[in-house]
Amino acid sequence: MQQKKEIINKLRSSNLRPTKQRILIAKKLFDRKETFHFTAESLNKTVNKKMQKRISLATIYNTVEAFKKAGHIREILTNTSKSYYDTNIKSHHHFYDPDKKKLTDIDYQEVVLKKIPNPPKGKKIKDLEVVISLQKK
Amino acid sequence: MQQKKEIINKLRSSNLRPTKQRILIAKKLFDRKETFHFTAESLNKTVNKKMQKRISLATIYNTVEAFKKAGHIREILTNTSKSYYDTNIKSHHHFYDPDKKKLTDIDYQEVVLKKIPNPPKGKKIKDLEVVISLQKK
DNA sequence: ATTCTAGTTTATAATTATTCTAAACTAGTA
DNA sequence: TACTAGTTTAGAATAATTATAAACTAGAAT
Ligand SMILES: [Mn+2]
Ligand SMILES: [Mn+2]
Ligand SMILES: [Zn+2]
Ligand SMILES: [Zn+2]
Repeated sequence: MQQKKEIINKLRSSNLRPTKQRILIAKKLFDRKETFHFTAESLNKTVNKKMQKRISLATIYNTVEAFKKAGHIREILTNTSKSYYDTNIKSHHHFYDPDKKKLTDIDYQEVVLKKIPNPPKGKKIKDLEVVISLQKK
Repeated sequence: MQQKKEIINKLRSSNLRPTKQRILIAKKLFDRKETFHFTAESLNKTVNKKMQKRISLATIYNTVEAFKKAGHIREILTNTSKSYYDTNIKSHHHFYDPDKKKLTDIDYQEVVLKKIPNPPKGKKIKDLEVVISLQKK
């Protein structure tokens, strides 16, 4: 949960001008109790639901990309054609339900990794994601 | 490594008619020592390299989908816009190098999972994938 | 061998998600 | 108030994939 001032600070600290559009999008993303998962399409709907002035889809994409680069959201692996994002930027993992097309969080400590192979020379690990796909029982 | 008869049997046992195209594609995929990762695009190139008669891209896509449904290949999670497939169908995990756009196998036993949350009611686990993204050191 | 037909291949069009373009707009500073 | 770099926007372009429907063929039946 974040108030307008905090949101503006968050934008400023990432070298993003606090425009009307970014503030509105940031509110929808960050001014709430629980983190959640979204796509560009779902965010576009959320943001433009019964709004007098709409935000263009290009701006939705631009802003999602900017927030991702700034580390305010992260992209989640799925096998779907569209990109999924997460307002939970703490390291954690996911169930993916292909029927509902929904991600669910799994706490980081639920997954323990034994030794993993060394990354190739000159490379280090940026990120480790576990995705558990579900199916009907 | 599989010979032509084995390949035909593999196709037949999956209710796939052993057509010229499927046999040729199956040879490229399965008649080799090591498993490998590919995309529709890379497979299309491989299959149609200096070939007198080409196989259409539609058939590449159709066949990849058919082989996936039959369980002869599996799709791997990545954050790229194109789908990646694996001729290694044993349970295992991956490094992903976004610079080279290359997947590398990690043996299944390199990753150990502590208790994981129960899947939602009516759902069971279809698959668990670990993807480790790399970056320049 | 010839005929038949369901399954398959193919060229091409359509779709979908995303990115690009470049003109209009605006936040923030001078 | 004027300026400008950054931002937004509508719409075009791109890229991967899927759909369409006509031509072809594997394999069974005759
Ligand atoms: Mn994805
Ligand atoms: Mn993918
Ligand atoms: Zn999450
Ligand atoms: Zn693999």
